[in-house]
Amino acid sequence: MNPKTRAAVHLDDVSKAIIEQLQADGRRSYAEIGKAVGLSEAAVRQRVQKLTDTGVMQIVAVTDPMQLGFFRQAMIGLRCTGDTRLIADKLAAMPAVDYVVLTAGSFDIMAEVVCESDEDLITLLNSEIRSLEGVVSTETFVYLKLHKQLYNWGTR
Amino acid sequence: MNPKTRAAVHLDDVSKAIIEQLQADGRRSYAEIGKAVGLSEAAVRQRVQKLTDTGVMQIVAVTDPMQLGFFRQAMIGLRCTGDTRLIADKLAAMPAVDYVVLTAGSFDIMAEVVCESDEDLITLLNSEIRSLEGVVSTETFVYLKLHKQLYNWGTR
DNA sequence: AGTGAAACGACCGTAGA
DNA sequence: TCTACGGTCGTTTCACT
Repeated sequence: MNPKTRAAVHLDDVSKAIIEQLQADGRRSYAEIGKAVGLSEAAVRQRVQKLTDTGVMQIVAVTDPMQLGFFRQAMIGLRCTGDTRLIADKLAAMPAVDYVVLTAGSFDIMAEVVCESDEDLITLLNSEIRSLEGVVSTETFVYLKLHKQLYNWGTR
Repeated sequence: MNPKTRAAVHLDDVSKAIIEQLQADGRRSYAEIGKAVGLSEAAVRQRVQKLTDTGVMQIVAVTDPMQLGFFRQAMIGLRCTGDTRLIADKLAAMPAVDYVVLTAGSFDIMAEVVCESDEDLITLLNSEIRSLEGVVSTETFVYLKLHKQLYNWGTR
């Protein structure tokens, strides 16, 4: 809650191993994980519960945009005036925008968008994003190939 | 397999509803999902099986870098010469790099990195990324605040 | 934090519409 | 592709360490 929460949660090797198991398959049974990491089923469940309750980990379905007909993805860099948080809020409210981050550098905001077609992307850029109050200029980086995408931490 | 696989998988409302359930909680039981979407437990199981087998959806654990002590994230834009795929491969092999995409625009590659500290980021940039053969220049966008992050599709 | 045991519920294979 | 059903295995609760 507090933005000054700067302490990393300590994870022992067993918890890391549990997370690895669930990164491979989020539906793997606690009993099976227990066998793999050398813990009873109940102990695994308690650890998973704690990890999810504290927000360290969550088990979710992730879907592939390509397979669902969203063939055009792009990263958009925005240069802005005024409060970037207000602009970021408006971007985040757009369904085609799946990722928004405030940055330091020659862009103030970077946003990833997912569209069904090039036309959709053009419309999104012109009618929605570039027309936002406070957006000075944008630069678009159309995705040619997604090379690596990880949801994985803690195992390294 | 074929890069020309451009057909979107058709999902009916029931499958979309199932995915929504699993996006909320990847461990929700098939029986419970069945109640919510009006299908038998076995039918839900079959649909989930098919969705995961075909790669439309996967159920995985995702973890929070911040909570695990990776306080510094950044997007790095790279301008390159030569085959960008070779460079992307080398970036993808780095543990600190969690996202690599080949782009069209003023950057040829964009990579997201996750570090424990500013020093780690500096080292990564200088000793690993900027020294890669074929990397002409880089631009770093340090993350100030992650505003929105979705793994969600199909529900919109 | 961990184990173990018993009751309960989920999951899986198979059969049939 | 769905439902129905029975066997098996996973999950839950609780008492205990």
